[in-house]
Amino acid sequence: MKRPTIADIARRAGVSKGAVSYALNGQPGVSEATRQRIVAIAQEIGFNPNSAARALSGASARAVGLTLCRPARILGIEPWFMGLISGFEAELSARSYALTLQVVATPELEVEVYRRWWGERRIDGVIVTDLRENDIRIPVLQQLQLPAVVIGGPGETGTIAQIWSDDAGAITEAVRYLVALGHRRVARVSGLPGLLHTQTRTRAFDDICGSLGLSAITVPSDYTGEEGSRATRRLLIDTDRPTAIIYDNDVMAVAGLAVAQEMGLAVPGDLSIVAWDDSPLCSLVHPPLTALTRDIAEYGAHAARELLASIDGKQVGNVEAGTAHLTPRGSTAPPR
Amino acid sequence: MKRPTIADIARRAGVSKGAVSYALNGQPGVSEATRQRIVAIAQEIGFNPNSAARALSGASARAVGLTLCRPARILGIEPWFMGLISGFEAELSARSYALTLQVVATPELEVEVYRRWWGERRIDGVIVTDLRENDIRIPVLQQLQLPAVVIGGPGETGTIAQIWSDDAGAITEAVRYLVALGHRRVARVSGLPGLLHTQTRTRAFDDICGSLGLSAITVPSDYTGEEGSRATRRLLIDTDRPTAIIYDNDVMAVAGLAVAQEMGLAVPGDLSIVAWDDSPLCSLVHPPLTALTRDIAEYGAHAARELLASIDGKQVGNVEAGTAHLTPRGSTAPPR
DNA sequence: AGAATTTACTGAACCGGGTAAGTTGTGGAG
DNA sequence: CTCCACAACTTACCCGGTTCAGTAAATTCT
Repeated sequence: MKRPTIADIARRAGVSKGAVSYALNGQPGVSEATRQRIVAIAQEIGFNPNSAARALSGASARAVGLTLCRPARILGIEPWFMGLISGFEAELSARSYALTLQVVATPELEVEVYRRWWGERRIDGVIVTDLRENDIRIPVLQQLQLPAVVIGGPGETGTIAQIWSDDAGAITEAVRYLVALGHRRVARVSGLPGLLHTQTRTRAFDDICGSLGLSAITVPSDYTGEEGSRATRRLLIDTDRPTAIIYDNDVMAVAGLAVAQEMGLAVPGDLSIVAWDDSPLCSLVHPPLTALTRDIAEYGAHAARELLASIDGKQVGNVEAGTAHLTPRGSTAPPR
Repeated sequence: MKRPTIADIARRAGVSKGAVSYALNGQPGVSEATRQRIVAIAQEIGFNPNSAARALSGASARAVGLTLCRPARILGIEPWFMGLISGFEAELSARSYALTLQVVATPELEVEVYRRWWGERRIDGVIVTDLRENDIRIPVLQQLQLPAVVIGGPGETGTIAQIWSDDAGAITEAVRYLVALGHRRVARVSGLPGLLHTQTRTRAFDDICGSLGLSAITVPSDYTGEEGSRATRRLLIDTDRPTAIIYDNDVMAVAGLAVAQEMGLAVPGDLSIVAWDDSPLCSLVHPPLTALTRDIAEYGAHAARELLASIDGKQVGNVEAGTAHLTPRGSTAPPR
C-alpha cells in the first residue's frame, strides 16, 4: 500500500539507491543491462519519484504558477483565460510541469501569492497576465528573481521576459476595414483602462481615426457583458450615433449585439459590430460577429515555452507573438 | 538572495532548528517569549517554509488536483468550469491549499495523471468531474486510496465521496413550467450522453413528459455551440417542430437562439428556450434566456470542503448540494 | 529538603531523492 | 607482470523541514 521509493527498487534489484537514481535519470555510472533491469522493476511496481524529495535536492519544483486577477463573474464567461490555460497545458504537460492556479482579488494579493509560492519553492516560475502601467508586480518579481513571462504588453518589464501581440496593428486593420465599407462614425468599447494593452489599443485607435479624419470615441468598460451593454446604450442613444462599434472582447460584443436588437437596430444594417478575440461565441450568435482573430491557445503555448526557457536559465527577451487578423462575418456591412 | 530557512532563524534567535519548528507551528515545547522572538525574526526576514521539505517529512502536499477532460474549444467557452474553479479556490486558498490543474484528452490519460500526481505525492486529493457510467476512474481512485470527491452524480462511487445537484427535480420543474404556459411539444438538446448526469436528466425528462402525456424528444449533443446549432436545426426543420426546447447548457441555448433567429422564428413567440446553468451569457443575449439557475461557485466550494474533510480523514459520503431553480426571462412565453 | 514532575529546550534521526567522492574489478598498454 | 585508466558501482552526505528521545533547569508536591 505504501508508495514505492528508490530504496524499494534498489533492494529488489540488489543494487544501491545511488545506482537506481543514476539509472532512472539516464546518468552515466550504470551498465546498460543494470539500467534496463532497474527501469523494468520501476515500471513493474509503478514507481513515481516523490516530487517533494526531488524538489528538495534539485532546485526545481517542476511546476509553474498562474494567478487570475479578475472578478469571478468575468473569469467564468471570458473564453480568454481558459484558452490561455489550454495553451499553457499543451506545453507544460509535454515537459511534465504542473500548473498551479490561484484566483486573487487584487494585484496586491497577487504579489503576496508570488512571494509565498516562491518562498515555499512551490513553483519554478510564473505567468503574469494583464500588465498595467507602473505595474507593482514587476519590481517584486525582479526583487524575488522569480522567473516570469508577462503577457499583455508591450510595456516596461525591465529584465523580465514578455510576450505580446500587435494590438495596434490589429485595431488599425479593423478601422481601415470599416472605413473602406463606408463608415465614418466608428466608436469603441474598451476593456479595463488600467491595462496596458487597453491603452495601446486606445492610442492606436485614436491615431488611425485621427489620420483618417474620424472622431475617435472610446467608452471605457470592464470586459463584462453588463458594462458592455451599458456602454453600447450610451453610444446608441446619441442622435449622432456611431454606425460601427469595435469591442475589446467577445463578451461585450455579444452584449452590444443584444442591445442593438433590443433597441430595434438592425445588425449590420444600422450598426456594424467587430469583436476582439474570436471565440466560438462569435460564430454562435446571429448574425455571427466579425472578429479580430488570434490563436489564444498558441499564444499561451508560446508564453509557456518562453517561461520554461527562462527557468532553464536561457535569456529570453521581448517577443511578439503575431497580430490578430480580421475575420469578416455577418455583423459588418456598409452603413445604410 | 538565498531564501531563508529555519536554520537561519535558529542561528539568529540562538536556538535549535527544532525549537524554531515548534514555535512556528504553534506546538508546545517553547516558551511564549521565545516563540514571539522567533515569529518576529521569521516575519522580518520574510520566511516561508519550503513546501517540498514540509511535504517530505509530513505527509501533506497541501495541494489538490483537478483535471479537465473536455476539448479545449469547449473549456474556453463554457462558464461552468471556471465557475467551479472559482468556487474551489475560495475554499482552498482560505486553508492555503494550492490547486493543480491539468487538461487531459481522455479518461485514460486522466487516470494516468492521477497515478502520477499521487505517486509523486504532488497532491493530497482530487476533484473528479463528469462522472460516467461504469467510470474507469472510480476503481483506480479506490485502489490508489487517493482522497477524492466526485461531482456529477448521483452514481456508483463506492466509498468515494460524491456531491451532486438534483437535476431530475430541476428538469421536472422546467417541463412543468413550459406545459403550464401551454406548450405541448417540448424537446431537449442534451449534453454528452456518456455522462451520468445527462442520463439522469434524460430519464427524468422522459418520465415527466410521459406522465404529462407529451412525447419526449431528446437530441444528444456535446455542449458545443456548433453541435447545439446542428441539433436545433434538426429539431426545427420538422413540420411538427417543438414549441419549446430545453438545452443542457447555456452555450447550446445561445446557439439555439441564433438558429431560431436565422430561420426567421421569433423567440419566444414561435419558440421558447430554456438554458441549463445560468451564466451571465444568458442575460447577455436578446431576448435574455430563461435558465435553470444554480450557484456553480458555491457548488465548487462545497465540493472543495468535502474533499478537505476527506483529506483530514473524516468520513464523507453522498451529499446533495441543492437543486437548480427556474429563472424565467424573456425567452419563454405561451406558444402562439 | 528531597523527590517527582513539568518546562524549555537540544541533538539527531528521518522523509526520498540527487550527487560528489571513494571503492572495486576488468582490460589493455607497456 | 605491473601499472593505469575506466566502467560500474557503493558510500555518505545534502536539501529543509518535522519529530522523537534525551537533558538540564525550574517548579510543584510531599
